[in-house]
Amino acid sequence: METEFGVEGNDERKYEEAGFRKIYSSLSSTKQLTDPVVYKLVRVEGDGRLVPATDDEVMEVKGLLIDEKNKMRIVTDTGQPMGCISNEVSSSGMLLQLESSEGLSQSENTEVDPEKLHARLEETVPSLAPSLIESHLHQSGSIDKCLNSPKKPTEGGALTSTGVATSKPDFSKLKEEICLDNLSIKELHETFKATFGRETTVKDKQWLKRRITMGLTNSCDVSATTFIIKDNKLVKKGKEDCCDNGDGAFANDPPTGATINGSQQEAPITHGGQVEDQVVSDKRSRSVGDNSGSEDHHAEHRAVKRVRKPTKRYIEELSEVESKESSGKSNSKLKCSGLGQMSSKSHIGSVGNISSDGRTVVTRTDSLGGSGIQIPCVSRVRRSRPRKNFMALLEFNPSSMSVTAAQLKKALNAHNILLDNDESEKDRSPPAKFVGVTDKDIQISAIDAVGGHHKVLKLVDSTGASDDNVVTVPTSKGGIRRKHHRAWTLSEVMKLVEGVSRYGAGRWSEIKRLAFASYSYRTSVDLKDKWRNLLKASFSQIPSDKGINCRKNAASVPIPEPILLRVRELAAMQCQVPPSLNSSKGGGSGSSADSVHEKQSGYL
DNA sequence: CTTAGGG
DNA sequence: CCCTAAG
Repeated sequence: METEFGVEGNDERKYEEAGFRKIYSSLSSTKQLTDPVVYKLVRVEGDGRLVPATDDEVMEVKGLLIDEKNKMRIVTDTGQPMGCISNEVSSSGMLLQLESSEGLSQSENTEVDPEKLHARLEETVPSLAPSLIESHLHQSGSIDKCLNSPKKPTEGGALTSTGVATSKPDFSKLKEEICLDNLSIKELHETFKATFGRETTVKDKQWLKRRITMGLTNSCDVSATTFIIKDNKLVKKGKEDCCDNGDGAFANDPPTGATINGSQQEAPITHGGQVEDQVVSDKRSRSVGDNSGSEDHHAEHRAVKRVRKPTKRYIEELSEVESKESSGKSNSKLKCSGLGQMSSKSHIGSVGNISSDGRTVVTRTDSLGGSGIQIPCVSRVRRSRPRKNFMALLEFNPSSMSVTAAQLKKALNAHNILLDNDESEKDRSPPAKFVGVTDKDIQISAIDAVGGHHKVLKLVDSTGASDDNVVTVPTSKGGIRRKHHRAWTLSEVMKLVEGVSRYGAGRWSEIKRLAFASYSYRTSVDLKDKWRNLLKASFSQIPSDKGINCRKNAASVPIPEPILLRVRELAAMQCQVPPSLNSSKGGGSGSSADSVHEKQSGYL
């Protein structure tokens, strides 16, 4: 069957999330240079094998793409049995869509403000463009003109190649090369802390760098798939296997998104090279992510893992679930947290709070390391109001309602469980058929590592969100108050900024829902407050330091200059510039650009 | 319930 | 962060 897929960065992700991958079908021998690139859809087995997708599966993946177009509605369960594979081979012709998109072209024609354009590229391309492309594809059926339409050499080039020729410090740079290579362990630790908001004791530079990169890029499979370790250096390889980028709506790596298509095909199939295939499959098979940087990170390099007893920390984190808005239309995802780092002593004590915290302990069985271990599962009770749609959930998936994870697991057993890293987004259509318990109340993680057909287990990068032992303290008025402030991590800030740029300052609930769904804490008010602070910060220390690049004096996790710059810019765009010193940058960036997708200037 | 602002 | 007033 011939199927046309819009091939774009976002789509890649979807495939991955759904446990598929598209590979370059070099086998179609008759291929001409002029032919559209043909891809084959394959399903990724738990052990890394690639199995040709069945027609049904192709259809389903296609459905995912369409879904995206419909502005990510939540698909809960389509009851699709991925477990069984038929031998049918269906190759789907996929058309390679280069970086040009309708949206972009338009903006190029009308307004060419390099700065704006650049900024917009970062947000617009990943999320907006794909839908345009897709709809285009699906509607017209012919995409010749898309393919052939020449790209503007100048703008296009600058835009798609990691911020070349851009004067303004850009995010991609920040994300990809914070000079990790040059940092000392100590500095790496600081960066780590800045990024994830927690300490680490890991001394492995490589690991630290990877972790940080993962955090900053919001992708969890960095080392295994997108990086090559060469001469002790991390070399970005393209986001081929990027299982997820944390921002959901904002896929924030346009630079690679456009160009990866050409190079990605080889990776999945044969690649004896530097790709750590073994590590990849290894990671995928293990149900437990190594997560937050525990001392056992070396396990990543072990071929054979020892069976570990779950630690308390692990149990707790395991039980964490992220949830979307309780508004119901949420897909649930499992959060798989691994052995947390035990370094921060502060959390250990909190275990004792379990009972007083309103938590309950249940147990579940997990095939950790092949031996069925009973693992207690903690379910937290939301401190705020009780859920409303509880019953709805019951009806929806009665079997998962049971509190015991064992049961839950049983219910889910036949389904695909897709583990997300917590930086993950919310609005993509749920690839996994996992349904059900998805709220802040009942937080259960089920890990399905049953041998055989388990799917793409993602290494969870619990960094950043795992310890939400929100210590609350009763106030005089009977209210409760968060005890210690959860430090905003860099990635959170970045998300916030992204969110503001996309939805505009003021749409806090939107931003919260779309970009921060993973974080049950961080209310929209929090976002707003943080933004307020960011504004303040960004406008206060303009002249001081310019070259913050390689955070040398990064004592207290300062916000990187690029971000501040961005904040400033956005503020200017949205007339949020503090009246005091707005003359500094009122000029270029102004009102022209906000007409595109930021037309709500009068929001104040 | 979501925003905006003040505390 | 919290609280509250306003839509």
